[in-house]
Amino acid sequence: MKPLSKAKLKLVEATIESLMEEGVDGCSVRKIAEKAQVSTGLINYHFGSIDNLIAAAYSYLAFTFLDSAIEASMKSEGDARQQLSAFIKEIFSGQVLQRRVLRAWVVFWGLIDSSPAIQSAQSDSNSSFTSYLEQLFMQLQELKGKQISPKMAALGLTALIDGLWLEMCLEEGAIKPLQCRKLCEHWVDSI
Amino acid sequence: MKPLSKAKLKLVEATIESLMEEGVDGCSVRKIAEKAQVSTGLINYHFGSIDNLIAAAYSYLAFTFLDSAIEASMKSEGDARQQLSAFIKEIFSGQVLQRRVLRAWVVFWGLIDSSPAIQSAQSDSNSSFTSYLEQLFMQLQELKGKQISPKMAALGLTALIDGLWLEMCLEEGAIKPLQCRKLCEHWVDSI
DNA sequence: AGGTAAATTGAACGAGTGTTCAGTTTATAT
DNA sequence: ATATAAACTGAACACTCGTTCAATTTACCT
Repeated sequence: MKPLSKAKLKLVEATIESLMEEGVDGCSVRKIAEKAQVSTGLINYHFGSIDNLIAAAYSYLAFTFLDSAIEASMKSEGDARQQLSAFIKEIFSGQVLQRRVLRAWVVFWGLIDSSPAIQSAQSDSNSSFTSYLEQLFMQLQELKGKQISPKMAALGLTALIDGLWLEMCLEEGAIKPLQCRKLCEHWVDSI
Repeated sequence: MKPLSKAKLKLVEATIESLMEEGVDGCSVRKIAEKAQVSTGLINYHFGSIDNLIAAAYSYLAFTFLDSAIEASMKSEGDARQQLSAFIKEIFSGQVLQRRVLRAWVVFWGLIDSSPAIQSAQSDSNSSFTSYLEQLFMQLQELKGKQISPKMAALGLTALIDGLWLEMCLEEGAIKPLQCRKLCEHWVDSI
């Protein structure tokens, strides 16, 4: 993730806000420029097109969330099992668990066919997520013996996290963060 | 799900095709009308607005997929465990596992804030899905004893299925259908 | 201070959007 | 066959979109 210039960062942050508030409707040079308090021409100047701006916003956001979860996990200083718990706890801590975040993600997914940059960003962030979990599962299985490979365990947990997040964002009240954590902990304990 | 008239069904099917092919870009009266081989005015005539047409398309599609999975499950004639396996097998059978299906779903999710009809359709189909699974988990737990409630087990499996489907659609080759089935079977066996 | 490059503005442009609606065609009932 | 209702057409409309670009402003270097 290379650092963004101040001007670019301003546009990226405005984009994230616009997408989180209005989803697809927020995907508009006029709305983004207004939020950034700049003129619409700057989007093309700095990013070449609105699609590239959105891809940049995606990369920035995805890695921001992942970094904070990994950081929480590493801070726990316990063994792999405790690090997994800390990771899960951070993921379901409330920042991500809002429909506003899903709104932005829906835009990103909608552009995945037409934007190689978004497809790349998705691949990169997803594999970082899964690789980190796989590493923790490997350490876990050194202690416990094997039922499922660390890679599959990581893929399963990633999917479970994504699915639960989707469930929570699509339907408020369907399931609570604590329940999500319990289900994820159950997954980890079942390996 | 009330039956659609022939004319409405034609538009609904054209909508599904348009959204599956082009995602958000296929969300266009002109493109849908062309696929249905009718004039654009018919969308407003029959459905009042394009949003209502899309909501109708969503209901139709969601219940079509769910019905086929439930049907396969019921056909298996085995006990609850076997029915769960048949359900999982049908879900990961290939019909749903295409990016084209995700493309349509991304449009539906994108409209969830602004279309009460889509929010309802999502709630209804999701709770039908989860309720059916919950019922199977209840029968399963009569035989096996309880670790996690049937409702939570169903929610977890629903989330796992959704997450795996998302993974497969977003990134071809990341995970195979057979692996998805294994992970789901692992979930079921871990309850 | 002066010159140049970079950043920025905002209006114009062509393209596309969903909705509206008068006119036409088709279906239905008698 | 006739009358009426329903279904359908397709053009027009007002609006929004992202991109382009000449002009202006700001930043940077000497």
